[in-house]
Amino acid sequence: MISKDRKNLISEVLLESVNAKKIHLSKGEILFREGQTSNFYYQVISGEIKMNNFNDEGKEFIQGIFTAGSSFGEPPLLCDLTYPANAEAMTDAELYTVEKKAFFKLLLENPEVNLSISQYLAERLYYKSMMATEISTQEPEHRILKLIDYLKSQVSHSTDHKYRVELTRQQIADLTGLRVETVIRAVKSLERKNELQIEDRKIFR
Amino acid sequence: MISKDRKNLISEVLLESVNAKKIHLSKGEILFREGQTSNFYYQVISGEIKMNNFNDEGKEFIQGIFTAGSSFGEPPLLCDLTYPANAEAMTDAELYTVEKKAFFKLLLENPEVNLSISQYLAERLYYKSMMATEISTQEPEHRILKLIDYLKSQVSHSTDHKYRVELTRQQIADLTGLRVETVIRAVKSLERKNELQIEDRKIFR
DNA sequence: TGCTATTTATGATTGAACTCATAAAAGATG
DNA sequence: CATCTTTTATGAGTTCAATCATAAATAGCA
Repeated sequence: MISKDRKNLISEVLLESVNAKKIHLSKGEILFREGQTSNFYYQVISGEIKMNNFNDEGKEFIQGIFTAGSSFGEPPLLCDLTYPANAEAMTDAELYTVEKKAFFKLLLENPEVNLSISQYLAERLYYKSMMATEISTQEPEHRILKLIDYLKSQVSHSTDHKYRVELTRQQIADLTGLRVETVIRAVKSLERKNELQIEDRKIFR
Repeated sequence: MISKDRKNLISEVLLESVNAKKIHLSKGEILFREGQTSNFYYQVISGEIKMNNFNDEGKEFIQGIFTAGSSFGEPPLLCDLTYPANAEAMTDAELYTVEKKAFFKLLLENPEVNLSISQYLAERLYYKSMMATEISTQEPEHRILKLIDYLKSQVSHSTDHKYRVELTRQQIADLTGLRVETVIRAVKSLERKNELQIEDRKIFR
């Protein structure tokens, strides 16, 4: 999932009330790594956090990019598993952190927060279902268009305006399981087919 | 996600109390299709339901297989989106169905149920994160082993017993985004490397 | 305003999984 | 138990994205 900036998943008031701490991450800093145990709820105040994996040959796969208002890394917290991916600050960032115990208490005492979390998990599941299908069955151009359309739908539900893709070709590659060169070539081909526009190297659709 | 039989996600008592209806599906029957709007919560009583997609060339991708006690298709219900995949009965099956409104009411009035749903969604997200990484970055043999190890971990947390894989080569292919022939060849190669055993055509690990 | 790093670009080659074809073995069914 | 279907198996050929190499354009920064 690539989150748009959103209304805080859990309100600041509520977070403060359970003694949430603010932490700062510098660009490039790793918050946690794949395999570690999970003890905190994290919610982004500012900046961008990406969750990613690397395969044996060092190829990156981006699970998601999380921005202001969004949380990440809850699945292992909720299920008592280890992290399935790393979390890295793509920019300087500020986060709220809540201890596991306090987080569960918060969920049980605030049904509407619990529901928001469920809905947010459902959104991410929806995105992953989509990408899994694409990656496993569709060709590069299709995958890229689907990703872009998803990103566009995140920003607005209307389809008639021009959406500017803020990802680099490399990031698109790491989100779709392709290689940079393939993305570059596919994007050019899609431009020729009038499926998207390239202006000033930026992709529009 | 390939669910093991589990404790009912929502208890029968609670389901009955919100006027859940039982329905029966025959093998091969389609409960809903990709793109349809979502109006019900479904929980399996008996049988097996798979959620899948087909690409333009007809290649199948299995999102998950759901058995007794598990629910499926909640993400679009929670997020007000259309179904990202089809649901088909792999065997004759019985399901509970709960109307959307009643389901939300149930969640808000029963914090522990709400938490269970969150945890269950988190589990599935975890599975999908894993498979997404595998499919996009790893080679066939690695993908297959990861899937098998996941299945095994679902059944038991100990690693020292022999686990029998109840999936056909075709199903493994549809879950990992590979082709049957590739799975057959990879499985044989893995047997030669002693990573798994084949007995009576069944895979053990 | 240089200098370095990143991003985009493009051609040539390769290799691994897909495709296609064919068949044996096992399972299901009347 | 004979027949039909499904599953597993295997070889040969093809294809398309990955790989490798190289470079231009832009952005970031001191």
